[in-house]
Amino acid sequence: MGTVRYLEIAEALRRSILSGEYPVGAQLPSESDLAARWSASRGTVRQAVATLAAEGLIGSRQGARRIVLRHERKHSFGELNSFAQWAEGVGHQAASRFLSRTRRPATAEEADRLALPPGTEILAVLRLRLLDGEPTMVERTAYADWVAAAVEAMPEDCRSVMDGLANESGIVAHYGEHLIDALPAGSEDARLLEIRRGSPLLRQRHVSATRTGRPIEWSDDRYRAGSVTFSVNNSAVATPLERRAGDR
Amino acid sequence: MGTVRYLEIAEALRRSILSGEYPVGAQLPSESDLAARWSASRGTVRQAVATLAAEGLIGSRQGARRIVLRHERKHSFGELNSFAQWAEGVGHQAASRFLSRTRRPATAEEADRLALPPGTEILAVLRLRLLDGEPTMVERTAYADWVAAAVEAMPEDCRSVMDGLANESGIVAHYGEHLIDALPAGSEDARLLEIRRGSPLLRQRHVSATRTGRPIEWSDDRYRAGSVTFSVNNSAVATPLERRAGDR
DNA sequence: AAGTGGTCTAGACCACTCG
DNA sequence: GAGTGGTCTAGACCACTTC
Repeated sequence: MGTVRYLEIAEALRRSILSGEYPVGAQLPSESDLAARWSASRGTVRQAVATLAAEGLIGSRQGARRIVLRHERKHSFGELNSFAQWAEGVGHQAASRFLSRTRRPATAEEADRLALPPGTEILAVLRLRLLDGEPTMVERTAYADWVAAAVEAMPEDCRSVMDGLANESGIVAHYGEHLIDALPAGSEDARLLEIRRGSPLLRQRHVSATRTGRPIEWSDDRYRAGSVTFSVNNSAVATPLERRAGDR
Repeated sequence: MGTVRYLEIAEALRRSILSGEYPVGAQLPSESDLAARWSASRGTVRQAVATLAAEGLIGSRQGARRIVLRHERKHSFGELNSFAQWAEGVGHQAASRFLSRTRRPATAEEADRLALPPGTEILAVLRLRLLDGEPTMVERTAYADWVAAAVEAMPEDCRSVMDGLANESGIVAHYGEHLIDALPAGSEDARLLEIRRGSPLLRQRHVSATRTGRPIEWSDDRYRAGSVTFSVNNSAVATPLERRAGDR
């Protein structure tokens, strides 16, 4: 198989943790134990446990055994960048309607966020997202000129633009930046979401970029209060080695 | 000096990137270049660049040079867990008032979040936070029984409980989990923040835990809409969110 | 004092990108 | 095909925890 040793070890450890073999607070075997058990070098074992540490599953202190911190799985990268992927991940049914798709010159902020020359023509999309049939989110996205045609070609009821771009054009989001705040619903928001003007909305503005850092889209997503909660985990544990995602 | 080689290299690279020597999109020197330049092994160089990748500053693909993705610094761990540290980091003046500190049995949710037996006595704190003199956030925190005494001992105008715990008792937060959503202001919220009932609030609920995973506090923080924006970076290469803190 | 994780070295082979 | 990053090995020394 095209196995990568340290991912294999990490996956086995992850399963052991999730299965309850190592409950929260339990100590993991030492690095040398694991190395011997897997006939791997200590470096490879360290890369495996670093993967789990980066996921927030385990913690460590110099001189003491590694400890299980939690059991839950973290959201994958895709789930933060794609409404459809997120909805699937939490077991809900996502639907969406394009309300408008028009080309127009970028505003100053859009040009800035998309790293385009001011006034470049972008594709502006207004979209209503439904969760289990309920109007849940209004999405206003500016797609960079170089992906506009691909997005325009997508069907009316397209589930996930980002999935479509990946499959049709090989354009994969690799990096995201998100700004999260709250604001009162404007009149268009209120009409589409079937709520009163001034009702609380949770807003997530985000830019997605390719692995070379080229911005793909800049989006302003507004969720009805109570429909969605963002979850973020952070840790002061150094994340010594990076981890690969199962992207694409 | 007590320098750690890979952090030294990472810091130098970070400065080079931030200073503009490597603009966004530029290629970094190869690993062997860096290893030679620093008289370090390739492994050490890889640890250094992995640190920057985890911060979202640089990206990589097998076979090609590493590339600069962005320039901004991310929020440190402390800044996401401590209002005071965050305010300082963005150059604002934070103040706070304890409105009440009372001991009472934990609710079911509090006991669950704090991993305490149901009904354990916790310290419930109601606090108003000011940013540059403006009422900005209402904080309702449940401190675990084993830190309650230390928190009660803090002065009325204490700037940062987490800083205080670290300095006085050696209790350091090491891991955080955050739930972010929006909701309308209740009557107490409205009165304290000097806004109308039903106005949008940005809510951040979070639990902070020690490095062994022992929960310290469970908090419900409500920000006036418009006063605060949360920023999250994620990448398919590095861990979603996170960097090392300059934590003691 | 023994055990454990944190750091570092000096090699090696492979998969991938790029000119 | 040369260069580059991804993975892996087999050692080493140190700082820290634990007993």
